[in-house]
Amino acid sequence: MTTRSGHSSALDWPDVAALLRRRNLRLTPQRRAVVAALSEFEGHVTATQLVERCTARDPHFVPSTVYRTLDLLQDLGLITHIHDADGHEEFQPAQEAPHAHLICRACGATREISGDELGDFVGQIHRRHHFDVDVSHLAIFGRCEVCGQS
Amino acid sequence: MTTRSGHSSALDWPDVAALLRRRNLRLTPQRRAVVAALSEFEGHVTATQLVERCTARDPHFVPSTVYRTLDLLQDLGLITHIHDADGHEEFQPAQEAPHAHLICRACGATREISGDELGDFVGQIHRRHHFDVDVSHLAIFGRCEVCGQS
DNA sequence: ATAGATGCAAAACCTTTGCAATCGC
DNA sequence: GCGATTGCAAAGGTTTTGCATCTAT
Repeated sequence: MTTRSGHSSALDWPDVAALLRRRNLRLTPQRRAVVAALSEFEGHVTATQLVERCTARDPHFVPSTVYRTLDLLQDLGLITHIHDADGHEEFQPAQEAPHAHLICRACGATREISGDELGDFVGQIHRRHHFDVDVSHLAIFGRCEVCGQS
Repeated sequence: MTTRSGHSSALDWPDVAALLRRRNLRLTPQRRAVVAALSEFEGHVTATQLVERCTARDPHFVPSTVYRTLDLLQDLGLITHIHDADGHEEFQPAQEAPHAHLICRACGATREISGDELGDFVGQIHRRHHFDVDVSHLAIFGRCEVCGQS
């Protein structure tokens, strides 16, 4: 559940290479670029954001490569995705501690809350509905403190 | 919070006409058709589903009319939408009792849970994060009873 | 009559796909 | 060298938009 190396928030670099090799897949400059961009945003990134950043750095970079790489990284279990307020995919490193998101409908601000905080909630849903909540994919919409009054 | 007329699940027909009139907007056959389709599906409908049904009945019906009508109905506060597992919008009558959705990642089954059940959860989030949870838009992903074991 | 709605067609947007050329292993 | 991967270009699907025409009121 925890990463072996020191830093935890970004993608674990060595693991990517290892997992690729194990599957006879290749570590190309483009894949490096996507992983790099992914860890720069450190948190929740849109495919579009990744495309922008990658093409900004290398004009030859094409969107399809980003999408294919994201699919691959998901297959490898290195990233996951949730859907933001507009229904667009947001990607994030999979090895982050489980957490959910509070998303303000008014200003769009997002805030993380730890999975632990949701323990009671998860337990209750399981007890009453026999349903295992996937906390990492929980997007909770509403109004934040700032926008609450207006 | 409750509807005045008897049946509760479908869109409240008279209200639509009243709200439209109040804004000097018009009750066209197309809008009737969208509302009708909306209440037939009774629950969560995709824009695409509505487009299909409406065009099936009237070949002249165009998608843009459905989208424009859905926007309008949301403005009027008659419907709301959430995002399904694929990030696509699903519309539903707004006057339904507040409820959230349990969505199984494995089989796609959705199940409603009443807003009341989430009272503690909502309260806790509010207390700790000063965030007002919009229960009706809460999509809870995970694994249902059936798929949980596999 | 007149403001509001529709139909149509085009565009915008994001994502996927087929295929030849390329490049990591 | 072989097979995976890329770039390109085209297609896909959904949603939006402008505008002339039409219609509910």
